[in-house]
Amino acid sequence: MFQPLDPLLHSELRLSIMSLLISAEEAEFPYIKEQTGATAGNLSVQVDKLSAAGYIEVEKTFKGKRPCTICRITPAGLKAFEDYVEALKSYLKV
Amino acid sequence: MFQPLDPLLHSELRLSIMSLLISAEEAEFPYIKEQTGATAGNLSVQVDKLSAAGYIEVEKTFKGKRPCTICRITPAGLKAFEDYVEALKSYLKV
DNA sequence: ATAATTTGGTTTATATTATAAACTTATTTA
DNA sequence: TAAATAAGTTTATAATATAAACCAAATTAT
Repeated sequence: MFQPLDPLLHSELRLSIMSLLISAEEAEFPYIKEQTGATAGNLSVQVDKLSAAGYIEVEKTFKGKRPCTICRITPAGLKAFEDYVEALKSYLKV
Repeated sequence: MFQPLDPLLHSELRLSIMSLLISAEEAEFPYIKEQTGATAGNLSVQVDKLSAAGYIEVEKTFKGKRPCTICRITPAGLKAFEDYVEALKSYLKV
């Protein structure tokens, strides 16, 4: 009847992050923060969760002298997102 | 950028309930329980929340001698559901 | 007849999750 | 060189989901 919704993606902020990364293929932490309106703390936690699940990869580098955290979606993340969208349809179709 | 997701609807079980009621216009508690696979306790709590928000109406009646709880979606609930679906699109469109 | 089971739930306790506040370290700017 | 800003992380708290425990009435079994 209803397909289960991946709890990792069924979260407003994490879904926003994934959505951004699908469009952008690469995004810096401050950019994601600005686009989502999240606090840095919340964003940091959610980025960690997505990264721990292998849905995104996080590269810690430098931009000049300042630290710079770059996020990218992984193939597993893309697949999970697509599956999530499919699952959602089982709830939305009338 | 991203439209906020009504937290009342952004819940797997509550979304299932709403989805069922949109298709059915009326459903009994045990039927919803069976269709969603939820425990009675969980379902009872979530039905209360939807009812408190005015998204569904709950009629407590009898079927023969046994109690019977009937749920129906309200116009406000239908509107909220439609808004939720609209909001979701801002995350899903690539 | 009465004990056990089932039905149809509700209440309450617990586990999980989301979120922000507080903190850290380094870098600019005043 | 002191204050402010940038870029995060860690930790504490608030909110939420979920199931376990419970209750009352009806049905079935002994």
